[in-house]
Amino acid sequence: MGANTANTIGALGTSLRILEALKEKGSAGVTELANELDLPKSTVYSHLRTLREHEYVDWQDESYCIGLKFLDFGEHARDRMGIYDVAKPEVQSLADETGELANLLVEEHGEGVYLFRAKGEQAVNLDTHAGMRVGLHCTSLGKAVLAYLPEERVDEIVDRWGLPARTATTISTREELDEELAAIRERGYATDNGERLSGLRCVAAPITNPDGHAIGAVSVSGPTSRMKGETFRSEVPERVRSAANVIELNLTYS
Amino acid sequence: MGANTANTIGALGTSLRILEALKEKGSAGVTELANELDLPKSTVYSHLRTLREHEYVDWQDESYCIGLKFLDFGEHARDRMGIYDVAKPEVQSLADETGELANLLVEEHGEGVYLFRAKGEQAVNLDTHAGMRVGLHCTSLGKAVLAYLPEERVDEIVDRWGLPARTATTISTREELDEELAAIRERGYATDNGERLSGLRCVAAPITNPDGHAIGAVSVSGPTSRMKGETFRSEVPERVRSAANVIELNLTYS
DNA sequence: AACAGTTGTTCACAGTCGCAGAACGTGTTT
DNA sequence: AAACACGTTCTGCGACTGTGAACAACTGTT
Repeated sequence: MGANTANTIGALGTSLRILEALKEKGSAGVTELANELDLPKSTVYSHLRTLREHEYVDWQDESYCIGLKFLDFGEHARDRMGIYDVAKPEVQSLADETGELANLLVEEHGEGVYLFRAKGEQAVNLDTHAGMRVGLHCTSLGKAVLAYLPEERVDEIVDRWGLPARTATTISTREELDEELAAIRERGYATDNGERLSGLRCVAAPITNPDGHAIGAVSVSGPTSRMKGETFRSEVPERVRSAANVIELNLTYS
Repeated sequence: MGANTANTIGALGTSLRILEALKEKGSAGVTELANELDLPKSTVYSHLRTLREHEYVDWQDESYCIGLKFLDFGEHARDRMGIYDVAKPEVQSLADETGELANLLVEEHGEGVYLFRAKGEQAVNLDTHAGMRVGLHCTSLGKAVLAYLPEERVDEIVDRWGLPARTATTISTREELDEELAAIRERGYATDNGERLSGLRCVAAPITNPDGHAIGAVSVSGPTSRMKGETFRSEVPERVRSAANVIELNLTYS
């Protein structure tokens, strides 16, 4: 089927497609997945059966769902990132001190991946969760990363992922993006003024390696009603940048 | 090769073996994994290449490692469990109030799976992490679950997993186990008195569904020096049981 | 500098095993 | 009771996976 490049395991590709569809749906049956993926029922069944036998998926309440074995893999992948251990307490402090929602994101394969989030006393409820992947151009965290990536890398990423508009105000042309990134470099931090969710403002600072290239970013998000004036213009940005700085230092000297 | 039961995808089984080995090692090369798993280099390579093309594994610092895509799957699996959302704040309170380490564990396929842990002010550092799987017979959390499982289910689990001795004091015969489980049922909570780690004591209470069958457990762990006397004999047990109770109530009426 | 030892990667072959579609058993709906 | 849905089983063909040997690139040794 898949006329892919050579030396690849087609069956594994099918398995992964099935798993991804199953994750999207939360839980689903054989027929449902077969229709969705345009595969024969028996094919989907074989894969699900194998996955179930290896206990990577469960059969509960008359439908299949993702098993907890993936949790172990996920946590391993996260712990492997040196940045997680170092940044976690800083992000927690950020949340505690501002009372808002604080996030840690890293770049992988040109996408942003949320690694950790901490909620302050009055934090808003957002749909972000650890492991979630987002386009780098449509959050303050992602823009902070892009601003401190080599230009050829930004080219690659935009080539691959494009600049899909999530909302009416998402940056969607390369010119806009370049302007924004230049502004971020000047300021030293990125903002999101209702671009992702109207009424929500975010402030993000990049975490760079000794070469000056971004590997991730930290942010604070809160409602426009609280994120305004001095708070939004200097207090929070300073606090976020200082957190990023501490993380950078701990990363290089440890 | 794998003379398994019918209708299963052998290639997928191989992929999963490779992924598991890769997770164990943290990061590894083709040859290393091939030797470990007793597979031809080229086979391991094909699978890793496919996984890398789909971006489920990364190639970093001259070796392969598990990618962050698994984090998304893991979190999805965890969020799917109703118990996680409900229990998380309770476990956090448990940690905050006792100052020790608090854990949430559920049973899956006869093993215990840690779902969440929260550290109090003076919490000890343990090797437990979310997603980690442990034998049910060798922790207080697991024993609390076993004590409130139908006897035929306990038979199944012991048949499948046995009672491997992790330390000198691990319960390793069925008689010992039955005695211990009876004692737990009488008390309403389980303890671990240095069985897993000498100098460490744990108190765990089961979380049961309306039928009275355990679906998981919560615990508090701390050093023997602090977990003694009234604290160990009644204060902590009471607090842990009450947390379990709140979780049960929130699970059934929501 | 040539060599023996790694490593990850490529290649071509052959036998197997995954894919597909149709049939089955069961339960629910009409 | 018939029609339909579901998950599961069956069977055969042909593509694809698994294999072992060869390759290119490095490393360290002689």
